[in-house]
Amino acid sequence: MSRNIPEKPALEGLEAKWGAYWEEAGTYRFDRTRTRAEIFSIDTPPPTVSGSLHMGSVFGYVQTDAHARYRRMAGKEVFYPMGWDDNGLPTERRVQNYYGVKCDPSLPYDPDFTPPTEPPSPHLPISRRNFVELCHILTAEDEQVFENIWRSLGLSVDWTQTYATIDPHSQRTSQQAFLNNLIRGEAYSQEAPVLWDIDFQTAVAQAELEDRERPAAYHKVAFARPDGSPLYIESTRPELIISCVALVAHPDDERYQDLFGKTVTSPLFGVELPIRSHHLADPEKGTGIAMVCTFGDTTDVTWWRELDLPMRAVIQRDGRFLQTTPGWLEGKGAETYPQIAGLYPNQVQRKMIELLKESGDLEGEPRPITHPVKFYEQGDRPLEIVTSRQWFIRNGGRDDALRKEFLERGEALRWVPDFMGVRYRHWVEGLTGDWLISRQRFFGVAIPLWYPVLEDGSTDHENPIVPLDEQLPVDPSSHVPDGYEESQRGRPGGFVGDPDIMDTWATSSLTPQIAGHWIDDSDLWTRVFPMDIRPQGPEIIRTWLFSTTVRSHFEHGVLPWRTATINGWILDPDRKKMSKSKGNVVTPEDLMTEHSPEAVRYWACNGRPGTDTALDEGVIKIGRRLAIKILNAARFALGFTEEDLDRSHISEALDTSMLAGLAGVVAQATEAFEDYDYARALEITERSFWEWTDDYLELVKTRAYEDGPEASSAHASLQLALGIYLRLFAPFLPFVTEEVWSWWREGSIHRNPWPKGSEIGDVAGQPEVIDVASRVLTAVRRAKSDARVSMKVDVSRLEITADTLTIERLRRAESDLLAAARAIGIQYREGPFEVTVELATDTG
RNA sequence: GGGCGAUUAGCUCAGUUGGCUAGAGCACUGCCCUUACAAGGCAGGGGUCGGCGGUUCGAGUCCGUCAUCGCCCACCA
Repeated sequence: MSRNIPEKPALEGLEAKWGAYWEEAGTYRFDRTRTRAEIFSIDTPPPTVSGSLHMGSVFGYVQTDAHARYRRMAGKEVFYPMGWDDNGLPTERRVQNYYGVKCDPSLPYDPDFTPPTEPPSPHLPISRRNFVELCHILTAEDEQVFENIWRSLGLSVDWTQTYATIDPHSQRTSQQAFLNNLIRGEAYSQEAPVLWDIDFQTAVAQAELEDRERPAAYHKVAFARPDGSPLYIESTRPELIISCVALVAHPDDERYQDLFGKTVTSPLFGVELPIRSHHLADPEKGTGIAMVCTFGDTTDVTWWRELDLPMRAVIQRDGRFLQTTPGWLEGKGAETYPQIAGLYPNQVQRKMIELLKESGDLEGEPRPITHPVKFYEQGDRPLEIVTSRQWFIRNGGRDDALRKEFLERGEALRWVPDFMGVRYRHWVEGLTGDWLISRQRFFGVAIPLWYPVLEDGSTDHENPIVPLDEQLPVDPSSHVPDGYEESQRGRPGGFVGDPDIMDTWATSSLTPQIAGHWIDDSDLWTRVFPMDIRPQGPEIIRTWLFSTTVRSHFEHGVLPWRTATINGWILDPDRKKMSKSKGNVVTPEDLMTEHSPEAVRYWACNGRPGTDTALDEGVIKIGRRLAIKILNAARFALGFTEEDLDRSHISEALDTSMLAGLAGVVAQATEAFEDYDYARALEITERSFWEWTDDYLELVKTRAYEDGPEASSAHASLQLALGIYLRLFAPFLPFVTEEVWSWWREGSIHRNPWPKGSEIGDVAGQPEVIDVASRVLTAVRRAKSDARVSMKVDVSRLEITADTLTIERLRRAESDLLAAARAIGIQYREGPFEVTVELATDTG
């Protein structure tokens, strides 16, 4: 076989060359004829396609790809799909900002609509259908950009197995799973207070909350006791006095014992309110007695529910106070209300402070504090609590038996690293309610239901009309349920479609079912499910990982995967090194262009599983150097003969010693990979490889340039070792290893078997021989370095003091050692290890 | 306020079940254009393993505690 080894091998161009080859040859195409036992399936995280890809994503995806490549070489058929998470609010936000539009569902569809060339301000209102069309256009563009990056990085994804969470198949899967949940009673709708974002005007789930420290102030407000004397409460939200339904204090709080069961009257509005006791009231906060409002916070909801209090809601879905005077106000209160009608809460607060000062019910000045306030994680204003009808899926938050089942699922899952399982447990233990899946938004999977409209014009939410399976995916706002006609929409005796969509997690919790084609390809499904691994980030354990577990538990009664591999967090480099002032935000594309994709992969694979890692360009540079080193070392190893020499030619002690060590490296790297510790596998391989180039290649060089059986032993050993090193590196550096492989082997390295110690087998000698030879060589180099002379300078006298065993080992590699050291002979002496070197230049 | 993780050389990080003078790369210093590699190679200097206590013959490794950083969670009066 003729070898085509470039004179000056380089990394540039390898990615394009081999990316095209793999696509052409179908190297990573999934072979669905294989059985479940032969398959390794990966529940790939679908990245959110909203703008640009971050180094944090690169980190996790490359690590997963290293696993995939290892398993593929180790004999598994790898099911490695790729998805795009494109439905939901992130896309809506991006479309709004990118095109300068906003969705107004009341507008008619404009088939000739084209988005403005420059985003106008204020944003241009467009119909729901036009808006959704823009979402599809923009996500398609973003997905192409992402796919190009993944391909450049060399992810060994089967690009015929792709999905998007908004595509018809995902919608159908999502709707079918929801309907199954509904039929089994795992999904239900309820009119209840929910956390509400007044800008997006949608409900949000517990998993999407975050606390932000916000300035506020305690306002000491007087309520009137029956005898007219003041009872002070301290509140950060005096604007909610109007929606107060009770005051509450701790049952053991001595200050308020005589008031429990009595009533007080609210300032300004004169509403009579009961004083109740509840253990959640904190005697330490404020005056120890609190307003219960409908609703100021989630504790209010608890008090309202557990103390069976009335509802006096004033904040509407748009965040404004009611336009009309609420029915529970009369007299003075009703006269006061118009001053705050239609205002936002912060405006009402200012007005209330003014009014309370006038009436003398505000004691002293407001006392500034900062406190945590709940926000929707993508929102800009604090969440309010609004009562509305929403859909929920049970998750154990209101059912201890079910909660226990999910905790047990978490116990049964293998976590890499194991401490990540604690996050799951804490989340499930801390759930306070079921999973709210409905969203009052536009770009997402519709809730696939209609409701009967009764003769009195009201909607019957208790008896939803369910679509036929073959209707899915269904859009209730445009499709008509079986047995009805479009003309009956919204009419008494007719129907209405559920206007809401599902939260994006309600669909992405079904990624195994979507990628594995649960609803339309049971043959594929049984070959890939339950999946082997779920790789993902730590921050979405509470959302994606947990919700996937919930859906699989209900639908299939099993864990969706055996193992969850949780990657670490990328620390922001801006904080330390890269100067923001230069405005050079480093993207994956930049780093790949500058240092090569292999170098970026090397950096990612250097991060330990689950360990936070800084973005360090220094590490990337090392990766580049390693890749170039592989090219050059391979050129050397393969440069002596065109002949493929098998291991029967290997006879020299240095060679068999090197191979014995390599067999150990193979064993350790394999063990690390089986343990999902790709980083350790890389470290072990890399360290061994550098020793191989620094020491073995130098020791064997002179002999390799000669002729005869000793030279053949060197050539055969170099080929054998190189073939093994390349395959050990292949999961990390797929391009350069493929390139070198192609110089003298057939087929893709990535479809060749993972190396085994048996390839070296009985050729393995004593690993210590090369170790001691290397020690002596280092001592000789040090002597030359100290003498500030070239390594080519001859050694006139080389005396080695060592124990008997070491001397015996050195003798076996003596000729190689002499050649590498440029010495003519060695004098051995017994004793503690010492090397004495006299250089030819010493005597002049 | 609670939980999890981290803290090892100037920087980025390894250190398996506690065990011989604590490792790597970058940076730094010196030498070498040696026919695989000068966007390289060889060699060298550099660390009270965050602090304080404890267990042990022996602690970077185990226990307690404190500090700092990161992430997650927490009932906004």
